[in-house]
Amino acid sequence: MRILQLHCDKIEYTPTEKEIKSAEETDLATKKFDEIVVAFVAVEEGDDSSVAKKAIQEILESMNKVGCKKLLLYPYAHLSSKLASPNSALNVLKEMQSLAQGLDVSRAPFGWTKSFMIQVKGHPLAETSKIITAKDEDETSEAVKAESKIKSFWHIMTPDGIMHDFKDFDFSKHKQLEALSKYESDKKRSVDESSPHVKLMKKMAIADYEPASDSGNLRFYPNGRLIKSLIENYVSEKIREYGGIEVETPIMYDSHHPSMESYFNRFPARHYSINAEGKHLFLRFSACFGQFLMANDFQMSYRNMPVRLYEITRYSFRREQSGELVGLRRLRAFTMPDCHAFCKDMDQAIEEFRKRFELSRQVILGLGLEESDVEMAIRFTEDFYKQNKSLIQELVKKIGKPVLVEMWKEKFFYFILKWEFNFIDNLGKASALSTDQIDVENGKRYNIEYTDENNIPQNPIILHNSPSGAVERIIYALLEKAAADIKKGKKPEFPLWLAPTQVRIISVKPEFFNYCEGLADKISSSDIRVDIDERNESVAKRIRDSEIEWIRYTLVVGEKEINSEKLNVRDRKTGEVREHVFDEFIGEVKNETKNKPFLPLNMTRRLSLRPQIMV
RNA sequence: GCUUCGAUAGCUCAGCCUGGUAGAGCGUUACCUUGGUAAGGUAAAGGUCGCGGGUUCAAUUCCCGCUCGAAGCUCCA
Repeated sequence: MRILQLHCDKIEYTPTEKEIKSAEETDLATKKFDEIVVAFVAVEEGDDSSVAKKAIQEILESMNKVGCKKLLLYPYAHLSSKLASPNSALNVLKEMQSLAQGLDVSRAPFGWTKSFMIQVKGHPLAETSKIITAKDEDETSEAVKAESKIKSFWHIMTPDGIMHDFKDFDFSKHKQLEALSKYESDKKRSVDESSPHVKLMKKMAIADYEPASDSGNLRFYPNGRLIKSLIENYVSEKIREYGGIEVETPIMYDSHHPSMESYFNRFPARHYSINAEGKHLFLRFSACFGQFLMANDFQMSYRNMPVRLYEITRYSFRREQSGELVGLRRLRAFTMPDCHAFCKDMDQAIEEFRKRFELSRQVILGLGLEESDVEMAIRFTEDFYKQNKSLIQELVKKIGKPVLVEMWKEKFFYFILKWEFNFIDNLGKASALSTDQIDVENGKRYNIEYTDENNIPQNPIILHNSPSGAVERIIYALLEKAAADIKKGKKPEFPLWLAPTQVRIISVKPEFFNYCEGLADKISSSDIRVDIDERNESVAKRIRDSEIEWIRYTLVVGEKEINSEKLNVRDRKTGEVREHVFDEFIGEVKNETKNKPFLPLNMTRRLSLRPQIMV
């Protein structure tokens, strides 16, 4: 809504002719007013009661200031180019009129061409203009709002199964756990240091911010896409081995769909919303909805349970607070494997829960993280703990080091048990990777049913597992580990199976290029990513570049190699230069990458033909 | 989201305090060099100093707003 507001000595207007069919009925007499505030109003698309209310409020405030009690609302279309329809505009104007109680309010007829004469006072507040828009609805979910009211009790559980009071626990040998617990966290960190992985994600041409999108929606360069694909493939493979069945579900949902509204209010995340064709859609924050709605349509018997549905969600969206976003650690759009197991009862759920705990551990280690890189937190309701103490002790024992425990007096979310593995980075920041939850609510909420042994329909217990956590976050963790190595004076590296280039060939002279091409063909036929640096640079310079790109193996090809048919292999990891016969070398690379997925080089093979993406 | 800080060439940064429209290194391009395990040489191109407004004769420089980013708070995959 746009308003031009004038404090007048006098105004008079005369309706001359109807401008639109739906013009209000009115008499054609001239109306005169003295000592009055005139508000010329253009009602715009989307203006509603809240706008009417706000507008009147603002008008009242300014009228108080100038000490005037008479108001004339004057429909004036020319203030805006995106007008509301005449019907809704008239309604809004009428609403404004009725809202302006305690004033002497008049309203000029709507839909008429009018002639008018006006005399405006000369004081500074006599002429003002206002633009009023509907304020953003507060769509924060109830769960987000309620989160701050949760009562939790914090403990540390040691591998012997003993719960220690949080305050009394000696963290001196468990600095990472301390960081996770935020207990006396070191507040004097070097302030100027920014998250090291952000620099590396750019330098290694993995990902970058995209200012033209929303914050937290990143672009992934060829290296980043390749690494993401490899991680996605690896996790998917592991989940398939465990018994997960891959599905695909939509990324947006109608927030007024009956099963959505309540779930929405039980999930503690802010969401993106999209209005299209009168529907109010929101972007998923996980695969939960999609898989629940799908399971709802399945016919299931107790014999089928557990049913395990899996999706790699590209993307899941969470509209995190802008100040929380950092590089690949915290995003608004991220890729997350999400695997739900629908179980017939608590016994089965717990059995399944154990399997997924092992799966998650295996996946984290397979991705190149170590047990010492992650700290576990486990959260549960007091009731669940009383009934399942031994399960929790068993999990902590497997981890073999103290674990952070949060106990809720009563069930707060839809789950009664949840654990995560948290990665602690160079700045002492903790981020959750793998997680699993026991959900006792959504089976009912989504009316997911299976038929039990007695032919009675039952709602399953649902487990929500992400064995790796967000894929981007895995890359973040690997980069942070690399940054830690740099700090320690060690060479940073990727696990070989994730390296964008695994082998680089450098030809000493241009004449050898054809030979190099043949060699590269041979190597890549064994599923190894190999490229060729044939740029017009010195060998030393090209070796240096290979080092800077963290390339594990560099093969220098000159007369000697061509004549001897032996490979000259520079191994960046050990720093030595070795001679290998071809098969021996291939064997070494394949051995280092065994049981891991492979994808071909995601770049032009010849360096001289490549665009340069980062320094 | 809030508080504090920042944005200058593709990248990393200097200049700004004390206003008079810019510099380096790397990278890019061209030429020379035909190389043996972490930087061969010469030259050139490349900037509406994040965007918008204000102050001023004059703004990259001072002030305000916005956008994007960083740290902290809070939170999570």
